[in-house]
Amino acid sequence: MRSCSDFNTKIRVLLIDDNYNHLMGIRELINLENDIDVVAAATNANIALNLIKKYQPDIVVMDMNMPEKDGLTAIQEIESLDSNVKVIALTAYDDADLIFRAMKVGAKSYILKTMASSQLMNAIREVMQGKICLPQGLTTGFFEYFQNSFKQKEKAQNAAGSLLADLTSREEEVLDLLTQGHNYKDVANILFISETTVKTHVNNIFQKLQVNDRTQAVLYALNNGFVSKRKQRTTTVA
Amino acid sequence: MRSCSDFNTKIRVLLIDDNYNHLMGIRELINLENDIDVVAAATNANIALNLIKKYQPDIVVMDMNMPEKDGLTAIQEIESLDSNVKVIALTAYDDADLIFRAMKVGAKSYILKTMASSQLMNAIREVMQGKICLPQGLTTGFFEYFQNSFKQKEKAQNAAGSLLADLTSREEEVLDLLTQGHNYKDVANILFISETTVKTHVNNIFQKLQVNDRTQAVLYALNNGFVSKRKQRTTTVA
DNA sequence: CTGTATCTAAACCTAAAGATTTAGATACAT
DNA sequence: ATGTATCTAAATCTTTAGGTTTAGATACAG
Repeated sequence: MRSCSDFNTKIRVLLIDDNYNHLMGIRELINLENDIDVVAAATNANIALNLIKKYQPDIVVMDMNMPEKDGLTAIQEIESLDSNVKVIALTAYDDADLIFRAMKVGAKSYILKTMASSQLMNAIREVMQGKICLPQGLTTGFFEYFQNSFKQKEKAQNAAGSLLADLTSREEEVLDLLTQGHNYKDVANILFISETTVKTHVNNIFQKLQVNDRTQAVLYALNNGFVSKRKQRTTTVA
Repeated sequence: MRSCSDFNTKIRVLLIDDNYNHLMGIRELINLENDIDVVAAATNANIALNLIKKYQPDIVVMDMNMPEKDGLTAIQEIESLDSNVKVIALTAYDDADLIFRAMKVGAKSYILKTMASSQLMNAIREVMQGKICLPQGLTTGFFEYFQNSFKQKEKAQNAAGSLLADLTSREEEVLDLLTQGHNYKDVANILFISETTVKTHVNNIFQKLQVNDRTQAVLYALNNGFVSKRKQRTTTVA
């Protein structure tokens, strides 16, 4: 363990960029800072993985645009190393989808190559302190993508989910138990009703959902965001 | 439509807070700013919804902690109004889960009541420009929650998903068709094999996944991130 | 108070699903 | 060459699942 009180201690950074010139350029820039040190560099994610194990850097600055192994996969592999290395993604492209996916797999920051180098240095220092941050210019794009992904889900659910609205509360209970993998006998026992009653309910469900069998009904429910009344109550916590 | 070129145009804000004193306090603070105007205020989300329709404010500043209708539901309802109103969440609690859910349903910013009032004014101006932003102090919490939600999914899939690894490629094909709602006859026709062969495969699937019927097998597949080989190829795009 | 919706449940039947055994045809590795 | 895994498929049987009709008991609204 390194002592943080040691004033000689610099932030140990490992660089990954398939372009050797970029690699050297960034290295130069970082080494201008007197509190950050580039301890290793690689033009290839596979080599980098070994270097990470060897040098155990504080931070990995990774180019996302690499031919052999793409940055996203590389980040995932680094994260599954369960070392304490924190990855900062570096790329030329301001793509909300890429940003979203990089943050999703565990990146601690996302910096564009077109940004002032101070942005990167800033990010390195912030991330070193355990923070996760996006530059102001990228947050809106990220959140728009984030919110949109949920909106689309909702739309799909509302569009087709209208059939679910036709179910009575008892039918919802039955369908809920079916989505838990219970057969008719189980459902009858759980709801304290006869098996023939369950069949009646199930047949009504089939007609309302326009499906032919239990499995299709369960699939319809899952694909259209079915949540039974009972569950809704426990989920909707303020 | 208001003209944005009009230099008299102030940012029109609607306030919602169930606590009347807070409401008036925030109103005072905002009215100190000469580019922001509180056009309406309500202590109740339902009243607020009507006021929004009436006054069509640019921005809604909403307290998240309300007794009758909670803030999350209120935001959802405002968003489904498909007006251009932008909601800023305001709360006393620094809770990552709340922040995540507020942003998820469409909040454009999330400010703590404990923060300096300049933070709120700042957020109002940023959001007015179409930006989505979180104060620096909240981003780490948000992203930790965000990344964690994906990690948990993965863990659940890897832990229990091991049984899926035992399936042969043909069994995967059969299971894939079952998860699409096909019955045995369908599967037989699609794969150009006899129905008895399908039954053999299905029985092997049941044993390997330790389930008793088709529906349970499908549920197991869906709950454990089953993706058939064929689908994987089209999904894994760099 | 009467029609409508819902929940219940029976009888009856057909079709599909699930369990089990056996076995031929490949293919692949030791 | 021989064992192992996989895919195929049949026969046979039991158990669910699914379809249809009918009907009693509430409950609730017009």
